[in-house]
Amino acid sequence: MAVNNELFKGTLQTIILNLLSENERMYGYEITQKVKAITKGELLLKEGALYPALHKLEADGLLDTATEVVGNRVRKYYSLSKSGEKEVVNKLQEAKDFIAHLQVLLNLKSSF
Amino acid sequence: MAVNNELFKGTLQTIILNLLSENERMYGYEITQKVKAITKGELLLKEGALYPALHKLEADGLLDTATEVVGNRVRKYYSLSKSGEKEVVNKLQEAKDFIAHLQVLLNLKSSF
DNA sequence: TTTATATACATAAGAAAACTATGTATATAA
DNA sequence: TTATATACATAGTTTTCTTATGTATATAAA
Repeated sequence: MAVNNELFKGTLQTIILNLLSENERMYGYEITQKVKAITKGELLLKEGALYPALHKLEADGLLDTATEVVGNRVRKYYSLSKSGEKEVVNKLQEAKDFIAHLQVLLNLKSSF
Repeated sequence: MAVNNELFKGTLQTIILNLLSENERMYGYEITQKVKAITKGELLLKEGALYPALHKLEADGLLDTATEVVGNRVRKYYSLSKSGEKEVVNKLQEAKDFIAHLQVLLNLKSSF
């Protein structure tokens, strides 16, 4: 998933859900480009990680899908379901707690 | 590893190395208790995660060990090797970058 | 014109990390 | 004597991600 970083394991679902909470709907390739842009190319979301993650979120009922043909190419748009909208709140809180704990464990609190 | 959190995957080595960078030497059980104390019981480091991680760090030459008998019980003390002292600096920088990226990706920047 | 790159999806095989469960052993508190 | 705490270890399983591969269209470069 990352250029040289093991740390993002487990954060992918939260990242996807959060992007969809602020973008209404997105398709897979768009998500990879968005992540790349936000992190200035430092975090490269691989298809092998993204698509299975999207399929799992859909299977879990957190995402709705709509397939469209744009310029002869198929796009599969994803958006948050009702469940997804609730879950993203939990996931973001967990991420905040995680970061707080990690900052304490690694003595990084002083940098803020 | 965590009470209800998948997110710490990949951070264990960094946590161990950082604890040893500020404690001279520690043994396994002591590390589990320290993590528990720092996170107020919210992050429980399991033996099944800790001991293999310690063995790997030792095998990679990042940790030195010294076995001692304390009150009829065997303790295996771990300390940073020269390599470990260098590596902990890298790992901490990676963790800082990781947190920064994650805060941007999840729109958490505003909380600081 | 053919080749590379970008767009857009998908999945199979493998590796890495952690979890669950189990095992050994001593010490102490209930 | 039973449970809990201390102290180590590992086998089997699951989850997650990476690598590699496959299909297909569009466009820019050589």
